[in-house]
Amino acid sequence: MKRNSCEKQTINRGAWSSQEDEKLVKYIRTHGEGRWRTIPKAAGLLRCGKSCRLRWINYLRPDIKRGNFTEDEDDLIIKLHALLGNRWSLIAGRLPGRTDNEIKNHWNSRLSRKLIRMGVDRSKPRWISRVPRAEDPALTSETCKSFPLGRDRVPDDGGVSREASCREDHLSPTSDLNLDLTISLPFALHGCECQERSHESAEETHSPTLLLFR
DNA sequence: AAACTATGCAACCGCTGCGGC
DNA sequence: TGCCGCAGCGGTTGCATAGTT
Repeated sequence: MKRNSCEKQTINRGAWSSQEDEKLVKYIRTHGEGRWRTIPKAAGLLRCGKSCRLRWINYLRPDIKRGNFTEDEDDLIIKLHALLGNRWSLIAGRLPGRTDNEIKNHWNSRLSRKLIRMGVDRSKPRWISRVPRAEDPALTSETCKSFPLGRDRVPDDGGVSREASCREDHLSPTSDLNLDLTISLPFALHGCECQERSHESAEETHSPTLLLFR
């Protein structure tokens, strides 16, 4: 069995105490995010870096919106999930103040049940027609492979890999609604130039550009 | 009131991609 | 070019609480 880096040290597990939260917040306010592996020691925490990162991102960050999801947020999550599949971090990127973990939990506990009740097949994300396709002359298979949506793994629930996504037949998840979700791929449109620009910002690098119109 | 079940959420686990060497 | 370590991601688990019988 692969050894987890967190096992190498004596660490606390389970729920965080308020003292631990306080230490982590204080440290990050002073030194900023990043270099998670070094943070526990530097902040005087008996936690692994992963745990610190998760606690900060999912709970302690000042810009996190707590409380119930609104109907609008539910709708948006459903649309985005139809479009992107289980790419929670991308979906979270379109919902200010919400974390990927929170959205994932919300989806698994409420929205999926809601869709089942409505008779919607929640396991079939679909790319809409303006996403470049592999057979499109303007889109090479190489471009498709490099589509920066994260990992290639095919989800067990029948979701699509990103390469498969490029070839998926397209049904607009929004066709029955007054909401147009469009993904444009900067480097698919601009070729190599965009690959070279990939270091400009994480947002540009890891998220397709989503244009929302109402 | 107790036992059981369902639900929501925080946290952990293991895999992957990327950058540095 | 391959290896290694790290950060990030999605899936899963475990626990607390609410609801039901």
